[in-house]
This record gives sequence, C-alpha cells and structure tokens, in this order.
Amino acid sequence: MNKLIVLSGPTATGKTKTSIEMAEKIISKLKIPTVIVNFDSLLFYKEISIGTAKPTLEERKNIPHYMIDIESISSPMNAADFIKIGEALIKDLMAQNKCVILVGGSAFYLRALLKGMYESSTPSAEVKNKFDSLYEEKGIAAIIDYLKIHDPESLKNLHPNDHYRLMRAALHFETTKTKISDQKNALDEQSPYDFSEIIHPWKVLHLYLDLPKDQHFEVIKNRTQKMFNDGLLDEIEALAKLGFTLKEKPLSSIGYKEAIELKQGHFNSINECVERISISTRQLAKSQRTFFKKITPKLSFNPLHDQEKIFSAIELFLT
RNA sequence: GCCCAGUUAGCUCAGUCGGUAGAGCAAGGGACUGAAAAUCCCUGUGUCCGUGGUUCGAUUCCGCGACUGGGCA
Repeated sequence: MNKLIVLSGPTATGKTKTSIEMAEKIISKLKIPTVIVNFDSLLFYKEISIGTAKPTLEERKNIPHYMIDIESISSPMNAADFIKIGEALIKDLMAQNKCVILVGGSAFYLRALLKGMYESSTPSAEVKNKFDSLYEEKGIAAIIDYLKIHDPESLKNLHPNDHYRLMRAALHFETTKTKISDQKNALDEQSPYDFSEIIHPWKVLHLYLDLPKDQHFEVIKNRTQKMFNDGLLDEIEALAKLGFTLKEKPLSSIGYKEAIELKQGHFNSINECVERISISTRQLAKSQRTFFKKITPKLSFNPLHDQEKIFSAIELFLT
C-alpha cells in the first residue's frame, strides 16, 4: 500500500466524525484495514483533551488512532519532531498494508511532512540563551544587525516586527552557518503548495472539509459551550494540582489561554469567556482557510451533507 | 414632574479652543519551514440622535424635542 488519504480542513468542520465514519466504511465495504493518523498540533499532548476537541477514547475504540497522546505539554513538540515520528510511522503502517487516513488542520505540519523541511536543527541551549539575552538587552535591532552581516536577504523576506522569525533566521545561521534565505529560495522553486509532487513515493488523495461561515460560527459557539459543560475548567484545575505551571506552551492555545484567564478573573462571566474563545476559534479557522486555499490539488466537501460523495471519492481512489 | 450626565464606526469609548473625526476590540484580506490553535502584516467602516438658531462655516456653541442612565420627589 502506498496510498494516503489526507482529510483536512479548518477547526470544527467535522474531521473527527468524518474520519471515523470513512475508516469504518473502508473496512466494512472495501475490506481494507484502516487506521487514522493525526496531524493536529495539539492532539499530541496527553494532558489536554477537552479544549482540543480530541476524539474521545470511546470514539477511538474501533479504529486505531496514532499521533495522539504521545507527548507531555511540559515538552512541546515542533514540526520537525512531528515529521520525524510521523514519517516513520506512516511508512511502517503502509508496510503492513494498512490504509492510512491522515487527519488534521495544521497545514504547516502537513506541508512539512509531504514537502519536507529546510536543513536545519534546533539551536543548542547555549546559542539560544546567547541570542535571548542579546535580544533582551538591545532589542530586535541587535538581531537585525546580526542578519545584516550574515543573512541580509532574510531581512527582505521578513517584516521588522516579526521578531520571532527574525530571531529564528539568526539562530539558524548561528547554528548551521548557512542562510535560511538560501533554503527558502531553493524550496520556493519546488512549488511548496503543490502537493501533486511530494517527497515520498505516496499517492495522495486530499479531501478538504469546510462549511459556510455563518453555519460554521454556529457550530463553533456550540462546541465551545460544550467544552465548558464537559469540564474544561476542571481539566485545567487538575493540571494545576498535578504541578503544571499553566505556562506550558500548549496551554497558550485557544480555549486554554482564555479559560486560564477566566480563573484569574480577567472575564466578567463564563459567557464572556465563551464568546472570546468562539471569536478566536473563528479567526483560527480563517487563517487555516487562507493556508489551505493555496494547497492543491484537493477535493472540497461540505461535511453536513457530502458524506456519500466523500466515500465515493475514497472508493475510486483505493480500488 | 424636577435636576444631573450621556447619545460619535458593528461594540466600548476618545476627540474636534467652530474648518465634516480616531483608538481598542470586532470584521475583511494576506504572510507563514524546529512556538504554527503560535507569530506577523495590510484595509475600510461614519446622516458625529433629531430639529431650529448664531456663524462664511456647526458633530462641536445656544434653544427645543427624543431616547438612555443616575438622583430628587
């Protein structure tokens, strides 16, 4: 088996439900063993479930799910970690003749897996500290000065306010002695959003879910309210009791960030907090759409009434 | 009924010593390669409550009215 089904789409468009339904159908109708591999960047963490809308154990019981609950929020993963584990995993599953459905909304991670990443490495603590203190003492000007000397082209690519990426460009040079802008130039030539050519010998069927904005916001509001009903605040309370600082990176994600602020009294009511989370989620969906819009090829579906069509596309692809 | 205060962008509000107005949030668009549910960029939006007056000119000053909030009866 070298066929890979990708099921993508903005947050709260029914990817979990659709993926499980499709996996069950592939097994029952096409008699192909099928598994689900996650590429949502927050489902990797075992301690956070409610606010990430992670598929429940009940939902997962019939279909094997991978890349979920594999790491702790105290040691966050990045895209490079993801592809290292994910690539080996998918190869292994394919070798076992399993049909893999890759499900998620983190387009950046998906692209990293299918199109590859720059040759780089995570900077050592020493280098990181050196640049952090430089930044704290002299501000972004110091980082810009460094790039003027070592990688002036990155300055053209980046906005002066984009401190994170400027810092990253500097750290990349310091660590590898190569320019990140050279890598960008090289990979930009390879059509980074064209998934008809990828770095693996896999055939990909890209299914994309989305629904009209007004309907989508309704779904988002209901889902957010449900997270509170299902015990989002208790989940956070439990983390604090276990000794987490609540400053762990994954907890600055939508839902957790605001719920923690609610506990600190930054909102006048739970409703206000729910409203804030719903808005941030809608904004997230918007930026996910912007990213996915550029990715081709893909088949788009409305999850509310296209389930049959989705399975037809899968059937055609697999047989 | 009387006395205050208010009425300006979708929301909360600033402001114009009289020359038709701007912040935050929201909205729309975009970027994105080891933090990506993160981070960053761009863009509007207006009968300045109504009406009469003063004035070359009123959202701004004055009168009247409406509505909202508070106080007194």
